Amino acid sequence: MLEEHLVSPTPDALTTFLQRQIHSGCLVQVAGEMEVQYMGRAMSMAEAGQYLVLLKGDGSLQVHGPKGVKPMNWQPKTDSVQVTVERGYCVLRAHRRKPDELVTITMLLPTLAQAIRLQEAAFELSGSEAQMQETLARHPELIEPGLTVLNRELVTAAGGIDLYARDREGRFVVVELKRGRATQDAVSQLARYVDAAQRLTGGVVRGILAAPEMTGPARLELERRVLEFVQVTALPALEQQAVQPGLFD
Amino acid sequence: MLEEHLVSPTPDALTTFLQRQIHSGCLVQVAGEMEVQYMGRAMSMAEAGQYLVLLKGDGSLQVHGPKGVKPMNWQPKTDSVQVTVERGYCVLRAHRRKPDELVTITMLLPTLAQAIRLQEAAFELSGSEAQMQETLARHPELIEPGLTVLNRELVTAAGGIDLYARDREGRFVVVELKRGRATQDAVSQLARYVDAAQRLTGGVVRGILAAPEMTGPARLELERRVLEFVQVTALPALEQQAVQPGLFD
DNA sequence: GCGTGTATATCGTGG
DNA sequence: CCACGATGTACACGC
Repeated sequence: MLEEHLVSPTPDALTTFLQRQIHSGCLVQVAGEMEVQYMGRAMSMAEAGQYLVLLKGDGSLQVHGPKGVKPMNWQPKTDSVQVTVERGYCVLRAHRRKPDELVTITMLLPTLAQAIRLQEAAFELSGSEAQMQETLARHPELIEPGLTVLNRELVTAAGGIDLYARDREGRFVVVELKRGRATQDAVSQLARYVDAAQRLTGGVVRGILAAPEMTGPARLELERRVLEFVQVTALPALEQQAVQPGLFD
Repeated sequence: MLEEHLVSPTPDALTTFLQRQIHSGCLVQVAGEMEVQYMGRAMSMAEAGQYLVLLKGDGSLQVHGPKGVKPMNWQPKTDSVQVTVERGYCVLRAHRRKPDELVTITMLLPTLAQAIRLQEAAFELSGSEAQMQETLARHPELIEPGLTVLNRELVTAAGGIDLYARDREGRFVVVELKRGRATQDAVSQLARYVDAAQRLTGGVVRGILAAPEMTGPARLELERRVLEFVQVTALPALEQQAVQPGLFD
């Protein structure tokens, strides 16, 4: 799995290594003192420091500092990655055409370069909004008795309505789901959809925000707009699962 | 800078290594076959695959697969990281209290473990919205002649207004900035602020969306709400800088 | 700790 | 390609 491993390579050796490994499909790493420059949607300059570069097989690039999940610099996709020797340093340029972006890394003092082969396996996530939507579409009574779901992800000019339904009295209902605490933004979003639906149908349309909880200001905004709130949870049985023995032994 | 380096360590050796290095302030890596489980805001399970774990000195954790900038699993902050041997495997548990989250990694076949010392240096970013705001606050004429800025980041019940100003005719103006293409959401946001300002002042308040461009639907929504658009760019001189010689030689 | 908003957001989806 | 919205968003900032 560790395909290649260089310690304190010379600029030439690092350049050759990178040129060889970049298209190998491996995850390629370089650690050491470097300077990183970015130009594109914004611009940034990181002066000489010790960083870790990850270049993945799909062409994505990230430069990590000592802190945080988020890389200091990155490039989600690259159209070309060039490695050259310039002024005695190995220089890596990762370019992306749309949007036009360039990350330039000057390897001042590389101390480590290696290639690792990774392999992804099955990955399952529960508790996403998509899953909530599926559950509620199958069991709309969890929102309100007598509710009938007409559409999921109904596309309108205002955007996609999570659930479009009819209540037991025949009124149309727009449901906006949030998997976490709902904010004012969620209320604005719901209001926009309700407006759009009202313009389309001509009648009165109810708007329901379905979320585990909401912020105080969101509640005020919701009441001001005469919209409704229904409590739903993304992970109904989480509490039970959390007390399963063996987790913190 | 490369503080320690183990190849295909035994579970015991890996456990000892991790327990020692976790509080060293180094960036700690483990690569190899592993199983990753997450429980907290949601739940996830990654079956046995080849992944790369990064544990940084600030307690953040990320598990990378072969593709993408975003880690497959992560933990932005941890309150405790425990490493034990269980059923013959080295098991790492990264726990966070608020929100209550747990990432569990079972190292099935570690092929590489190492500790690297990183050091951050000066980092400068241009073209952020904050910088746009500063520029426009100093040169409000770029938005409109005769504009006087009253507040930056004015906090209201509806949220923070980027720029609050008065036009040459004395009307209040709410300016919402976007550093990229503005969407319907941005228009909703602006509308919410304008509503709030109108309720406060009692008079008519203008709303200006200042961005480099906007989407088609956003434009329609803007017009429907009788709001205005002004073109501003986050990086005014980018084109000139992009054709500087030496970039693609 | 909450609420809010930005981000070079990234990423997937659907038209 | 564009538009839109979710994300276990992360992260910084103000109260």
